[in-house]
Amino acid sequence: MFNQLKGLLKYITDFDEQQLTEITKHFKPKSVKKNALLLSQGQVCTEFYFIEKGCIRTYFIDKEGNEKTRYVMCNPSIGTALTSFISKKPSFEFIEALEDTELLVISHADFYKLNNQITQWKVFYQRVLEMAYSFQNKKIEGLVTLTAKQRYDLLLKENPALIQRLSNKILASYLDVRQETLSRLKSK
Amino acid sequence: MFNQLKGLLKYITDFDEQQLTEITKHFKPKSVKKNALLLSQGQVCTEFYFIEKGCIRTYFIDKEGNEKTRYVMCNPSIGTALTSFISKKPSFEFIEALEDTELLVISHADFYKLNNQITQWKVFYQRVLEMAYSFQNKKIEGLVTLTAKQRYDLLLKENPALIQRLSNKILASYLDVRQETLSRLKSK
DNA sequence: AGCGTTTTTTGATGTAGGTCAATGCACAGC
DNA sequence: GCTGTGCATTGACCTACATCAAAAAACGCT
Repeated sequence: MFNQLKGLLKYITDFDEQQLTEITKHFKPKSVKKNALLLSQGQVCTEFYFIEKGCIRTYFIDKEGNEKTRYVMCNPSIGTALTSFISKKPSFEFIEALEDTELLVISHADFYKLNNQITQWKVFYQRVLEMAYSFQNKKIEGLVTLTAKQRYDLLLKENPALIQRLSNKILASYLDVRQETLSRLKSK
Repeated sequence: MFNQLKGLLKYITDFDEQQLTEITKHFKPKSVKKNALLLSQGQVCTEFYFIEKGCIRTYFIDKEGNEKTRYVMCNPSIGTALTSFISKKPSFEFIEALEDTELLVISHADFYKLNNQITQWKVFYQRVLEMAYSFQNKKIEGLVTLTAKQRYDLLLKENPALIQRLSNKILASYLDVRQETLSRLKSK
């Protein structure tokens, strides 16, 4: 049951089998239907997710009412609304299932408990933060240097599966263009 | 000599006096003149900085030859070209002194050595990563939800000193507008 | 299968901010 | 103090993308 998760953990940091068993003990299964919210704006994010099957996103809604997708996680991967999870403050972001999704969940409390129980877990968390940082950095680079078309083409090159998997509406909000514009970009 | 640095470290993570002494031992002073580069694109970033006096920035140059400023650090603060520092890969970013600047420098090797020597250092590094992540996140939010004017007004509200301290050229590249546009925004 | 809702596409129009160009200004070097 | 080089300002024009609107297609529910 925890094999996928163990594989991903091992890929990120070299835990031994005993550590993996200890760690995965804290993960509980959870199922969510498509469009269900795992977190609403204003709630404190107290869960960290492994996506076994399916797909979730984090997004927020700006003053004009437009959805802005920050991050999409498809199986197998890990993540959460990191800003709120880190700060324990109410989240600006929503977390939403984009498909019927099977998750493994570790609570904030357990996550930080592991920080003390397993030395390597600190390293794991460092890696998670480093990856999150690098991702954001690349996103900023794209936003300030590329046109909408170039951002689309880049994603098409680097993650074509994502374009297939997401609706135009979600994809547009992820690329930070309007869906009308994305529709036009695609037909070029 | 290390008092400012110790103060900042203590503010971020609660080290005791003995730990602070042990940590600051690894920091070496360094002076740079205005406009000098601490890191060029293509070099691996192997230093982490505390700014005692002065001001530095990280920036990159896009395909059109435009400078894009990612982050500005004024005394007292800490930072580096984090992506390269983390990955040990050649940096996409430059680090440049915006004024004559006094630094305290810890090497990448010593930085990671402290990870093993002082348990609390891992927590410190986590905090640094968390802060860096949150900062990037806020930057993205600004880029995708605010107009140029709104971004300028926000900075004026949250960090007016920075606007005074930076040239229009640097400020423009930090806000991701052309300097002509910034000039017009300021006169409104 | 059929109907309402949501998503996608297409067209016409608007606009924030970029681009190009010219002028004025400030300060670093001699 | 003068001079050159880069910085700031202003104006005219342009373009990528947003906005608004309406039709067409796809999806989900009973």
